[in-house]
Amino acid sequence: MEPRCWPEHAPDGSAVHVERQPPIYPGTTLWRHGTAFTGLYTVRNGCIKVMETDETGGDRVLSFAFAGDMIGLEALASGRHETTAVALTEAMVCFLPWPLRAEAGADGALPLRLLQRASTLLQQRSRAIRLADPDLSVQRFLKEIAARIGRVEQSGGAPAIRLRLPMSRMEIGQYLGYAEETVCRSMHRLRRQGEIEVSGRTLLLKSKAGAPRSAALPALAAAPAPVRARSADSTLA
Amino acid sequence: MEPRCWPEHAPDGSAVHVERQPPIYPGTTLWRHGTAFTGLYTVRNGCIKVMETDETGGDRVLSFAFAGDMIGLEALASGRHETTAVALTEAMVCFLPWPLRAEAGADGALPLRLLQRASTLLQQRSRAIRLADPDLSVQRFLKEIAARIGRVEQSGGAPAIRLRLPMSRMEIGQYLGYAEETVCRSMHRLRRQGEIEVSGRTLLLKSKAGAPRSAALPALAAAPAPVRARSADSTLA
DNA sequence: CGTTGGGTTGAGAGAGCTCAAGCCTAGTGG
DNA sequence: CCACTAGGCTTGAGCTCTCTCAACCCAACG
Repeated sequence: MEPRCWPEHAPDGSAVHVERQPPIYPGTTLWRHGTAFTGLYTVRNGCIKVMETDETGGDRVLSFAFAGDMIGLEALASGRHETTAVALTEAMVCFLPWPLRAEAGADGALPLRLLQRASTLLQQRSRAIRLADPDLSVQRFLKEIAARIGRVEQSGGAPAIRLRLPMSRMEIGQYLGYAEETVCRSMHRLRRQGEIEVSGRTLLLKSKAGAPRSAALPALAAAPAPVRARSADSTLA
Repeated sequence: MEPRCWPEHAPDGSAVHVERQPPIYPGTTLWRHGTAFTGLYTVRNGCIKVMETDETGGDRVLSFAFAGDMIGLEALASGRHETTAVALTEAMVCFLPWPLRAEAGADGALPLRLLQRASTLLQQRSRAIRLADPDLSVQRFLKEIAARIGRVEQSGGAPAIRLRLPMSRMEIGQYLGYAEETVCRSMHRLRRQGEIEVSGRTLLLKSKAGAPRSAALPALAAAPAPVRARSADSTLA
């Protein structure tokens, strides 16, 4: 749970102007495809789905946003939303009107913090891509969700993570690029391999040999230095 | 060609401190997976490939960056690169050291402009996903590239776009999520349908009635903030 | 207690992947 | 200037895997 809209407290005490919104319910639309961009949202709690409607009518899910996440940034540049955002659970969000007003810290540290969040967004988005093996995709997906909303408990002496998925199998498929049935079968396989326990949308991730960070980070020493040779500093407008 | 590192002129005349880098050549690495994040790059001209090495050794291409694009933002939040950036052509880039120094406009309009670019990045990234039909994916990909580096010419009375691809078929496949051979066959099909003419990496996109599947998605692929008319937005709609 | 929507499972067909071989272009060295 | 070579590109033949279609189960809810 995020008590505030901006958990990172401004060290300089600058105020950030945000609008706290009343709670919203499953199915509530934050914005719709084609509407004008009016500002950024942050999620205080709950889960918001951001999706894109394909020209053929098929939906693709671009992201599931949880507490602390910022959404809506894609539309800032063009000024118009190409996506639709819908609440999957009861949720609370904050709204940051755009453009930033001076009293909102437009020239303070706020833009830098927003940039930091943008970086995180990009990083997440990179990982949403469908892998060669659907089982791996689904497993990685579940682990990321678990890291966000899971609770650690003890399961037979080993630590495990329990969570309740806010989204349907279909939506997972739309996010990962697989059919609903393929997601089902993948979860079934993971269950038989002892990786997870499933009961509807409630699941338990066992920590088995699940996160095989095998190769670690080698190959650093041998790497030739980046190009930053004699760089001519210049000051541009 | 982008004459400057920051094409959007600062209206307030604030200076931006960037380091202009010497030209780099095909195969040059800007940064490597596992190295520390030191700052953002912008591409002045040429093409830079940003890729992620899969745990199984298979590479995935996250983006192809052309003149005006900003790269490296994914690593800002964590401080460490999870990707590798390699030049596909001769190229020139600018380097913006991080954290921003005061004289670099850290508290000016610069962070806001960076945010604007981050928005564009996210928008692009959303579109990199593999569609149901490889032919559509490849066609859309080619059109986006054409909008960036293509030249409009006349081909039998109709306007067309000529371009030379900086990347191989394999890399296109790694970007779209298809095998190299599938990309080949898709391009072959597009050629037979009269959508394109192919000669190695040089191709000609005819503006047939190929694109407008439905009314749909206007201004989608159009250029971000920088004013760059040249591109044939109409064919991208 | 019936209904509804999500979830699961099965069978079949089509699509893309893999493996493999040949072609062709661009870059190299004589 | 030209032959040569290497790597990219193309094309073909199976095979595997996912998608589609369909039926059924189940839990939540009125």
